[in-house]
Amino acid sequence: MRDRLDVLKALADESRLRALCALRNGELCVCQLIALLELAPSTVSKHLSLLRAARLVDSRKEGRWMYYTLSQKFRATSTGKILALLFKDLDGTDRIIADGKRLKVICGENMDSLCRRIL
Amino acid sequence: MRDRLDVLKALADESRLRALCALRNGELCVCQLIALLELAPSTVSKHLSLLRAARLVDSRKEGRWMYYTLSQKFRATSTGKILALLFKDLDGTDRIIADGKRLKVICGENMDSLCRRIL
DNA sequence: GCTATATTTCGCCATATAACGAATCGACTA
DNA sequence: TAGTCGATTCGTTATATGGCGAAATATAGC
Repeated sequence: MRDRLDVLKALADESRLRALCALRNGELCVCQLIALLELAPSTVSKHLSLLRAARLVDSRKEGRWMYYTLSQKFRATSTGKILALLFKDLDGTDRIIADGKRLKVICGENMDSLCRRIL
Repeated sequence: MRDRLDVLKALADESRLRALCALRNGELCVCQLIALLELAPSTVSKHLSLLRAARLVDSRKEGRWMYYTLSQKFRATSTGKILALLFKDLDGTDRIIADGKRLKVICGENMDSLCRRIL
């Protein structure tokens, strides 16, 4: 029960839903998520650790950058199916559509200059 | 987005999940849910209005008693599918199994005497 | 109409959560 | 080695949430 609740609580926040949706297209660096969500670095970092604690994302360090991805472990589980349904549903919302467009721009930008600009 | 978040927030609480699971077998009176959850009447009532605000349950008044049911409207929607998956998952948890057993006893009891005992 | 009773609403308290900035950590680079 | 820079942790603050009891509401039965 506790672990299911952790997942549900992790999903019950707009910023974290936006981050998860953004990660559908592949891994993202923390600074890219900061740019997308327009929140303080510490806030975004906290959201991401919470998502990791719920085992929804994995992270990988490459040099100075930390990359987050959707966790693969839950793919086959009911959590995976629930997330797939949820994502499909959220895809139709204004916020996620807008995020998708902005994400394209953010990912097109050089990461060094992105960091310089936002941090 | 807002309505999806309302549903997810409604699901992110153990007492409300237990109430929803209990309602799978059919409608229940508030006093039966109070007996199951072992919380103050006002607390249970608040949880139920929150679930209704998220359109997850419907209510029907019969005399002094108020009956709650799982809402039928979302059955065909993605919310319905998500809930079906979630329920199937939760069915395996100790808490929900224990609740199922206790619910049998509670529903076997005469409602007047139940109310006299717990209120 | 009065009373009893099931439920809800209200007011309050304690805790949880989301946000920030400052300080810290860790890894590249000059 | 010192400095820089991305990310995290820590400490604080404001708000949200879950819990309760008391008061209000609504309905049945006398």
